[in-house]
Amino acid sequence: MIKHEKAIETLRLKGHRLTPQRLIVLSIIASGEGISGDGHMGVDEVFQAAKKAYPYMDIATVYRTLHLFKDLGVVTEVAIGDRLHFELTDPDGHHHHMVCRACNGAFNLSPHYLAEFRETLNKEFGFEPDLEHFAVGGICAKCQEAEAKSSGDRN
Amino acid sequence: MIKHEKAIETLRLKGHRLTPQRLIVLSIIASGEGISGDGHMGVDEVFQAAKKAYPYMDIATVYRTLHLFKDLGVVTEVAIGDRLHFELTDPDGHHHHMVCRACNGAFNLSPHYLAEFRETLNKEFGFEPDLEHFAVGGICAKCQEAEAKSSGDRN
DNA sequence: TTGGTAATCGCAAACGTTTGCAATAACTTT
DNA sequence: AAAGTTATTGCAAACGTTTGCGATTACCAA
Repeated sequence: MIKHEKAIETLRLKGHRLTPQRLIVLSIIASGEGISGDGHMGVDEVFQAAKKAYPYMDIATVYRTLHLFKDLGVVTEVAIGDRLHFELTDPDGHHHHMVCRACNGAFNLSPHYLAEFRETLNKEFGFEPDLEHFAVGGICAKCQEAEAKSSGDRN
Repeated sequence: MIKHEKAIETLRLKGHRLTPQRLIVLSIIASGEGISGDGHMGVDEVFQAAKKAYPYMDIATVYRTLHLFKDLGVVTEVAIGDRLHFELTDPDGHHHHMVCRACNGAFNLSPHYLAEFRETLNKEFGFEPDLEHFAVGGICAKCQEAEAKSSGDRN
């Protein structure tokens, strides 16, 4: 798996140390598809996997490592609901956003979501896309629910 | 100050109770300009002001109230850095976003920022706007710093 | 190969925010 | 005006995340 050698090179070039913890986290992010199977992983998912490889791994180290990777552009942070998820940065630099018209929440959207766009958006987020230019307007699961409730329930 | 009677009406119409706590929070958001003087307030700012009006006020109540107001569209949540801020929702529904080209961070941007655009963006966020269509590309303070560091320092 | 030095770690405590729960109080009904 | 119902509150504990700190370890130079 030479997939993330570029990332390791980036670490070295910027003068950061190649610790086992960092390599573990990197390989987990690079290889792991996570529970969702969509290429991104939640912090705790990464943490649990990392502990298997190295039992002393600390959650703080996972956070620090992921943030370092993010600052270096090695991974991309994706907000899923209000939890942080991470994935290897798309080399082409593509990214888009979903913006909920009801709550103004903005979510990063990585490229492979665009492929299976509508279906995955629906399944994963309950997000029904409007499909515009760059920022994708729409309405998120929570707001759909709230809207249905406020028109159906009392008044 | 009849400024937020519309908001109170919204509460009643949706069947929510008009508690003193909610009225206090609402009036603080409506009247208060906060430390920044830009119309939005941090949660703790609201909390401190609310405790002055009603000493038993709890921080959890402030959060619940602000989220209720947000769900009702009465206030708008604005991410400043990674802290939550709130302001009365713009009646015209205008909102924009800043997206950092380095870290992909997305921030809601309320309308009055557009007025004093460049200057306020710079002062408040250190955000240097590129000015595009809807989503405003640019680079945020943290990333500017990181960029300067990585081209100047080691490597 | 060894030793020095600063980055990084694990731990624990703190942060900001959310949630469960029993007590309270706003609203409705009478 | 009083009682009943149920949303809302204050409190406390939990959550996910960040930070301070002393101990460790990756890296560089000798």
